[in-house]
Amino acid sequence: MTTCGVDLGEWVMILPTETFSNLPQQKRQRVLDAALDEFAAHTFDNASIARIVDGAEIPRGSFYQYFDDLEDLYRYLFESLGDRKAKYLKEAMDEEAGTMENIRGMYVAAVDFASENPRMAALSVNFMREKRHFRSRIFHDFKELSIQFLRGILLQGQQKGEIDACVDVDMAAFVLHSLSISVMEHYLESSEKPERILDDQSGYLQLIDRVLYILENGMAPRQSPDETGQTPAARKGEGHV
Amino acid sequence: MTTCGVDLGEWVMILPTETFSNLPQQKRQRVLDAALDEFAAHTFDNASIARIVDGAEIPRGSFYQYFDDLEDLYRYLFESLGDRKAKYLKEAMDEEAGTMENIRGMYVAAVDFASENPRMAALSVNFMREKRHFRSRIFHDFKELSIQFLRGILLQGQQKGEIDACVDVDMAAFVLHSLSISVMEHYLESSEKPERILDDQSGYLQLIDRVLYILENGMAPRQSPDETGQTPAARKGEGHV
Amino acid sequence: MTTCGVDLGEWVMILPTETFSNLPQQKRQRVLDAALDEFAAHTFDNASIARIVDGAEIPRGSFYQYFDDLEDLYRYLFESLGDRKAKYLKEAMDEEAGTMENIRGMYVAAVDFASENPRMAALSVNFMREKRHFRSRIFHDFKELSIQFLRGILLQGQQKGEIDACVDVDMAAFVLHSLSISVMEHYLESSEKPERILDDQSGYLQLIDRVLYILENGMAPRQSPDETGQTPAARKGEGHV
Amino acid sequence: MTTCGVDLGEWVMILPTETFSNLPQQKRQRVLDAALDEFAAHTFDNASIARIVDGAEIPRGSFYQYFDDLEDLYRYLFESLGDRKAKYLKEAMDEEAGTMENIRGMYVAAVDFASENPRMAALSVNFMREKRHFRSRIFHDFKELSIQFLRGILLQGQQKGEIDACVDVDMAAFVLHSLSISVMEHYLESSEKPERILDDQSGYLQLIDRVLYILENGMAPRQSPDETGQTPAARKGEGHV
DNA sequence: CATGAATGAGAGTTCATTCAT
DNA sequence: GATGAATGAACTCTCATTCAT
Repeated sequence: MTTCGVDLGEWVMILPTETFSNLPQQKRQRVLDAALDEFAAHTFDNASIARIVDGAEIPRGSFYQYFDDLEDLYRYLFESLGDRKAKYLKEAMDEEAGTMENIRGMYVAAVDFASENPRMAALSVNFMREKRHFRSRIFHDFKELSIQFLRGILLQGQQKGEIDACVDVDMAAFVLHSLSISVMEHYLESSEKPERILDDQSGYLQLIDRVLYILENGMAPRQSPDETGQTPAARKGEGHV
Repeated sequence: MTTCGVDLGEWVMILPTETFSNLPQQKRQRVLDAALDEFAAHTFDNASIARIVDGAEIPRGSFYQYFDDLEDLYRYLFESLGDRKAKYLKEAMDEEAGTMENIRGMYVAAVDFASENPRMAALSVNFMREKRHFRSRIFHDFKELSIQFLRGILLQGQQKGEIDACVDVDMAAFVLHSLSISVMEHYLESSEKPERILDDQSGYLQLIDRVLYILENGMAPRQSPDETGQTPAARKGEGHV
Repeated sequence: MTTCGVDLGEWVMILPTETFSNLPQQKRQRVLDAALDEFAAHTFDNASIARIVDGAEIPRGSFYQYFDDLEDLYRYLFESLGDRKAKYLKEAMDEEAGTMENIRGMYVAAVDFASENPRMAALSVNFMREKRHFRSRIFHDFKELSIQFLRGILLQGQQKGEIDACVDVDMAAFVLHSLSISVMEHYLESSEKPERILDDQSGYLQLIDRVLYILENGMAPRQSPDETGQTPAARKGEGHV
Repeated sequence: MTTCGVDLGEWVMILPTETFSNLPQQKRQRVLDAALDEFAAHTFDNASIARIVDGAEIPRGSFYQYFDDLEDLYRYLFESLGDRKAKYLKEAMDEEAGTMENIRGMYVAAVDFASENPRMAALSVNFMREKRHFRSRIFHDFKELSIQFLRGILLQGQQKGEIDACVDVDMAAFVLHSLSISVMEHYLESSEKPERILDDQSGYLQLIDRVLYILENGMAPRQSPDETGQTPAARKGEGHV
């Protein structure tokens, strides 16, 4: 879920050149398809314009009439990614549901999204692998945005008493974000052949539930909850250099 | 922590060519330094032999007398990484300490390692960004190994009653592994200028403690622990397709 | 003669890339000229793309837009060679002429061809110097094809009573093929400066006639033909291990 | 036979550097072995010093202390080739035998030599593939020498009445030389695996006999020998341009 | 605007030869 | 004399970008 900005207010809309907009739908799609193939398979630095124009079967020169450069095209795809992802997240969020239910909903939505748009999911995972500089150029503090969104949900949860008051919401948001990326990464890696993704999906619902069980209840024995709000480990480790 | 094989028995020692071994220490260091710079800054596919020989100030042809190819050099660096990391982990593990304390110790050791060997830490983070194929070529299921190691600790913890019996140890190991990578990634990214890393380190001990607090106690309110072993979210989500 | 497939039905047409086809005639010729120079002077393994692009005065990168690789270009030239050679052979063959006349016609055609296309002749001689593997990759059993063609002519000759029944046609075809290569090789070597080739041509007609006289009549004294169908040498040598 | 100078009077003895002569026999042999491997498999231009020093397991620098350059080594090997070949030829020549018998003896000796020294035979075949310039640098008109030797035998044959007076001895020598090369080439090519050569050798005796039968008796029908000393083909072709 | 050829910088790699120890 | 590291020229091939039609 977290791989796309949900708060579209901060999203700077990227428009392709007019030339590209005026392209017949079919041709435009061919270009976007080829680009998605490329960015799903390679990080930005390793992406090749040559392969894209070959895949899209457009002349080499046309590329530079449609886009200023490769980053331009990347931006455009990234925007589509955001749009599509937003729909999944909207459906996943339920005002009346509990906080953990909503979080679970978002994790599930992320896997749903990945199974139905495997290349876009791969793109979003690859995005996370980009260098910091590139990431912030493409989408200023995209990661931060995602974390902020989760943070909001968690804060609400604390107010509703559904999230323990001792939990550091910043950290929790960071944890939720990081794990959602890891889960999707694992999901994509475990499926060499994209067609099989759907079959394994139910397995992933279990995986999500087990991960969330840990996040919800912790790993410490339930019988003797520690009330201090500090881990025993932390206490012991206080003297660490 | 998790970025290096801890079970060194499975480690296949990589020796550089004799030519490289016989090099004067100073020159050898210059080469390794340049290579470390390169692999800390770029993934393997984006690394450039040209930059390395420039950085090391050796003739183009010498590179191929020292190493068969770039992967050869990468392997050699990766080995050094493993050796160094192992020391940190050995010191972090304490047989008599509690499970969570040991886990915390590993997280702390990872940040310690990163602060003292920032380029090696960057290399290990970049390693995780490599494609699956490359990763397993370099170190067969390195990720899996790391997870198995954590799994062992967690299983012991369950036997000692320090980890809740309801916790799925496989998932927990996956969660711990993923988060340790994320923490180190965050740590490295937050320091554009490596010198500052040490300053921020104390902040990172807090970060680790807060993350581990969540993992230990969960996010649900402590007063009303759910006894069913299943999250409310999961219960609600059972009907999901 | 024998250096080109005469049965053009088996010839697989090699087309250059469209890019190359669309080139202005003059430029295309410059490239082919430079390539022909190269392959006339060097075997395939020793040919250098660098020299070709220098000779053709095209940019380094253009070569790879015209051809996939050096072998691609070689194939293309080889095809032209076949086409041109075929014309000479067609003219040389005369249905109504005697077998030996036709064979002589082919030898003469080969020298004619070489004198008018010395670089192509050199290419075809160089082709015979290539390693077996390369030769069959370029033209599957080209040598065999040439020999089979000669064998056909000889068999017809035997049926017409123009070739002695005792002659082993397979051997004779092999002999004719080998000598035609040798003659052309000698012809090309004897002319360091191509301009002189035409001058020496009449000398070569004599040479051919003298060679064919031997092949036609043998070296044994005509007065006492051996009727046994076995050479005295062979008889004496029967005891050889 | 023809691949080596038999008249050793014209042979300019090539001595290796003293350094090489003083080498322990075993090491010297290793170098020559590796070089023979190389030149049997590659023409001079394609031979690689790197492979030779690797094969001989001598230091890179030593090569240049043993030989001025690669050509120096080639010369040395070529001399050994001549020495060995000479022995075979000496045994093959029989003062009292007939001319054709002696010629057959030489052909057989060549195949014998090739079967027992396949790498040297390959070297001698490769030598014939070298460019003219290189060949004459190594052994001034080696081909010519071989042809002259055959010419001498044929002249004697004519004097003894064993070779038809109409035969042009120069041409006949050329024909015999060329075919002996072709036969050995065919012999070496037909044996991918050198061990099998001996098995096929008897087949090659037949091949030689059949080739020599043609050369001895000609291809024209024996019943109606043409007495004019000119081929019908040549007569008809007189008008050729 | 569409097209696709032109271009040259730069990558990896090999190699013969020199040279210091 | 033996050794093996140093060196840089030369090679093939890729590619993003420009430009003329």
